[in-house]
Amino acid sequence: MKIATWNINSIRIRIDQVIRFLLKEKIDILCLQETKVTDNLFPFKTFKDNGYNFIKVNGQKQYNGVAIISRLPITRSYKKDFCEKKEKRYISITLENNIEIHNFYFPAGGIEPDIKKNPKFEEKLNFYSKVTDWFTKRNSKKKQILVGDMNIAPSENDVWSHEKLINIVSHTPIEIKYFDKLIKSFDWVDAVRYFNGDKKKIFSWWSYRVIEWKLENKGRRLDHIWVEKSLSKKIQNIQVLKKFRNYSQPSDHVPLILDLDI
DNA sequence: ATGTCCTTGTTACAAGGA
Repeated sequence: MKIATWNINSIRIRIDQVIRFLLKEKIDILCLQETKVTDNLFPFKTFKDNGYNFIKVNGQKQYNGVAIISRLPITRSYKKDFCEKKEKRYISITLENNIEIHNFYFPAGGIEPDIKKNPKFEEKLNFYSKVTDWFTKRNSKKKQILVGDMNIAPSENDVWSHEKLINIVSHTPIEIKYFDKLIKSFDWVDAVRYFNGDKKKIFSWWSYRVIEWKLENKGRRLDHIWVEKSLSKKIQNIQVLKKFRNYSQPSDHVPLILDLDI
């Protein structure tokens, strides 16, 4: 079973790229973030015409928005507004094999890493706390997978320069503390690191502002795939498809694929 | 460090977010 996650930065502008990706990589389930579209305008038909008949969306105008596109039947889906700010940042599904997939778009957090000066940074930490509390209290019998744009690059090899980014939102010590609390809130395994080890640099996002993004390679690993520990031995492959950053009109994030032996 | 890209509102750009 192949599960992918991709911050698409507008589904409508990149729908052709997404369809090509789904068919070429034979994806079963795709979790999208930053769809930037209300549910009534979501391109359901294009996905259905290509064999993806099961779609769950939680979108809004202009900002945020998440969706799950599936070739396999969905038995249940669930949305939650963790910070009660009417922001569409989460949707989950359950499959017939009783696997539950959580799709998140965590807040970016603004520029200034100071909760007193920057309400967006406060919201980001708050959102992490709310999700942590939720998983701590939750008692589900389903097999769990969590994916999405978490907007935090937790370790040194998740950023191009640990020293230069230590005070930059996405890699600050306080954020990493919240990230660690969340991963400890349940039996989570960071599947990308589990599969690749800790030593190599892995990035999933390169800023649009760096024109020579490939040459400079100033990337960060903001997109994540976590699996419940009991699923970790079922991981057959993990891919971070850097080539998608090279195509014309790219998203600033590339897709990640988890291949599970299920 | 703020060079780009995307959306919206209003009608060729500016604002806001990332």
